Amino acid sequence: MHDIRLIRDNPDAFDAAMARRGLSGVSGELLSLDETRRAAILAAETAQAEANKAAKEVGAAKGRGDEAEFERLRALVGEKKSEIARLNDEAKELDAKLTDLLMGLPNSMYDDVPTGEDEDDNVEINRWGTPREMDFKPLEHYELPAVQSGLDFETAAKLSGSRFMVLSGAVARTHRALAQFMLDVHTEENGLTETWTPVLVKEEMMLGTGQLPKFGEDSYKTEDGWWLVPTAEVTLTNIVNGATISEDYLPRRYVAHTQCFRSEAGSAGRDTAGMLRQHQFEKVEMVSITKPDESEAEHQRMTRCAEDILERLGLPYRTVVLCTGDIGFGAKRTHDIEVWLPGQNTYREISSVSTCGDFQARRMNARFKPAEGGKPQFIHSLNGSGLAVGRALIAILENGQQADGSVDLPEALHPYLRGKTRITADGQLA
RNA sequence: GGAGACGUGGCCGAGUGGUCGAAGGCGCUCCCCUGCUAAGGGAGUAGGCCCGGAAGGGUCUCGAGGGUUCGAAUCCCUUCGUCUCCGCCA
Repeated sequence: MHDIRLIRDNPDAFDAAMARRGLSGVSGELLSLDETRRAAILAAETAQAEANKAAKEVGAAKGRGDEAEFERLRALVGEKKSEIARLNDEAKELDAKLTDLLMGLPNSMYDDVPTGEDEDDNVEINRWGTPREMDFKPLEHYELPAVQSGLDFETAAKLSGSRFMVLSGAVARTHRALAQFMLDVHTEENGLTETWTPVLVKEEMMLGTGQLPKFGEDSYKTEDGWWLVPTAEVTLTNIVNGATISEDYLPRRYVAHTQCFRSEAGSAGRDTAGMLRQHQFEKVEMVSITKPDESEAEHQRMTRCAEDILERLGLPYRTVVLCTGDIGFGAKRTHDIEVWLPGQNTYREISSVSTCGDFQARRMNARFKPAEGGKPQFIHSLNGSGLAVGRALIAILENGQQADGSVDLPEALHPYLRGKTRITADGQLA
């Protein structure tokens, strides 16, 4: 959420920032609403002050036995009451209206975010590894002989419908091993704190991280009013919701392995084959809470944490900075890491690492108290996949595929498979 | 699910209708005194919003929301959370 006072002080800069998001002349409506809102607050508070003053004098009048004055003041306060209620409602309504408007506006982006229309305009900043030469036509993951018995979309469709999967045997085991591996690297080597969180959250939390109010269609809501998290970013970031934390508690670095749920409302027909895009999937998610002056370094650090996983798995990837047309609602800058998928002969997103500045902090009212004293300030928040587990599975399957239909698994994973190194063409760990 | 208790400032804890944004203690900051296996004295010490150039002022907040009242931390209702006992359960 944006600070209305900053908009007030510099509407041109704000409009320019929103223009990069494809929105024009936003400040006008905000500022006129803000003006009437402040006038309403002033009126309500003035009336309240008068009533408070009289109410205080009531006691004094009674004390000195001045019945006439006592009755006069009593009546005065009584009269003020409805006026105050009306003015208060007015002020509250205007305030809520302004907040609603602000909550619906995307974050401003850093100046270095490249201008562009869509993913074609993203800018590559890093590339690692060389796709393996294969002297046969690489298959997509769901076509591999090795997964035919362990990746079952028919049963999943019976149980739940399309965009669900049932994993079994070697595939399920490898999927689990991947998540364990990622968690271990992040906790033992990258200094993140392992965290286990709910996947059902209150609406307030979805507002805090920015999934709501605009993108309710993308997530699922239970009849009890809970939302199923589309990513553990929601729970991990909202750990500091409403909190004022001491500076020496920062930075906080969390990692969690959770189920994620997405309706994929806007992606009908896209990636329907295989397990690339599912309603329910697993992700190892990283979240950092930092002081404002540390979030830039943290963005680089977090990106490296995600890249590190791919390098340890020997998976070729490239890292891009999302352009203005492709970046998400809450981000000031986003790095997408795309892993090489030989079956598709292209790089596909496997991680998205975003820095949000104080955008989420304002929505959550998450602050820290500076060690040297002074007013609490908003924290900065960052989030990134480290990595999407299902997509990592796809990547190791496709990159490890052999001419005979088997799959060689990355060395880093072997300890998590009790020494097994490959999936045979008939779907057995060996 | 049933019964009961409780939710006050960074922490502990007092406070059952006005003089309470809130005693006292702890912690922290500053000052003074003293002088060395330390202690004593004093002052200060929540946040949001609004007005203001500032100084300062106003307003709201005692889990949250509503109500009663001229006036609510205190009374009533709803709700959330915590704890204890019982039940159930992975």
